[in-house]
Amino acid sequence: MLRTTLAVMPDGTIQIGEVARRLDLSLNTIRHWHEAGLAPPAGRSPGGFRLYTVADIERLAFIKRFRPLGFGLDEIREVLAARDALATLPVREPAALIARLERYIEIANDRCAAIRADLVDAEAFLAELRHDVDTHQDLLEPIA
Amino acid sequence: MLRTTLAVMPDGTIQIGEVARRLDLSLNTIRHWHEAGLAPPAGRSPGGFRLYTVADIERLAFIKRFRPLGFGLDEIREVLAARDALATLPVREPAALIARLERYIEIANDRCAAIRADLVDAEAFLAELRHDVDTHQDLLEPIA
DNA sequence: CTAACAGTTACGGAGCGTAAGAGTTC
DNA sequence: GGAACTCTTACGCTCCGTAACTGTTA
Repeated sequence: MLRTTLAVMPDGTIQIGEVARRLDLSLNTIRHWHEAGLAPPAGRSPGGFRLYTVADIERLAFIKRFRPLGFGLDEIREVLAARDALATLPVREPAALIARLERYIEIANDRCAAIRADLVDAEAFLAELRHDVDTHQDLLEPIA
Repeated sequence: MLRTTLAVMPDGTIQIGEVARRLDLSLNTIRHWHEAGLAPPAGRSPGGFRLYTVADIERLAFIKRFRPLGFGLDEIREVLAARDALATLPVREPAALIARLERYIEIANDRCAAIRADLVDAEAFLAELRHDVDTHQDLLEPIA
């Protein structure tokens, strides 16, 4: 039973493939978020492999959870930046930071509401469709 | 009180702009759905203006309600085709058509579930975020 | 006649997917 | 040493948004 690959490196970091498996993200997505400046890996192997720490993974998970609300990557970057700055308080304008974050939270709330509305509508719609299809179904098998 | 433009044409058809207003869609989107073969207008004016009937508008509304479930335009086209065929029964293989539609409905159901899961998760996430922000908020205004 | 409207290219852009070819690591 | 993993271009794709410039029509 020889393990050909180690999931976790001796120094505790993780390669991109393992990150992809754990978070259920594609390699491309992870690389893309790196290139876009959203989630750079903590380091690189001597040969250039991206190496991710727990904090990095958490960051990726953050993005993954935020995305379904329909935010663009640049907006998410701003949210992350604000969150980062908040984590390293004290800072110059903490109130401004908090205000920014709260604005984003409000926007996110609105998106949630909008998505929920679409969803409810779509579900009603599906019910209608199902009804129509069932009606035709009945026509195929006249009274038993 | 002179109306410069008529919302509804003498023959009962409607121009693209009015359609856009009624369905809250952009002109580009409507044109795009036309070019993509999803929702062609019933006719054109002598000068080339797209003219939409009630049936056309219904079709556009159908697409609009279906889209939030994350279907591509080509998938929607198939659904529409199946629905069209169903509406013009009798036909060669009605059972096959119904099966197709039911498959799509199942897929749509799964999408609904997935979207709902994402949404619930995102909302929980937002609550966490709000909590964090509030915590920092408190730190700014020490005991009153 | 002249505002409004509409039409048609054409290019842009976000967010990855998908090879292709070469290097790295266990 | 070799299987598995990763790297970096680079181009493709979907679904429209945005001009830009021209024609139509109420």
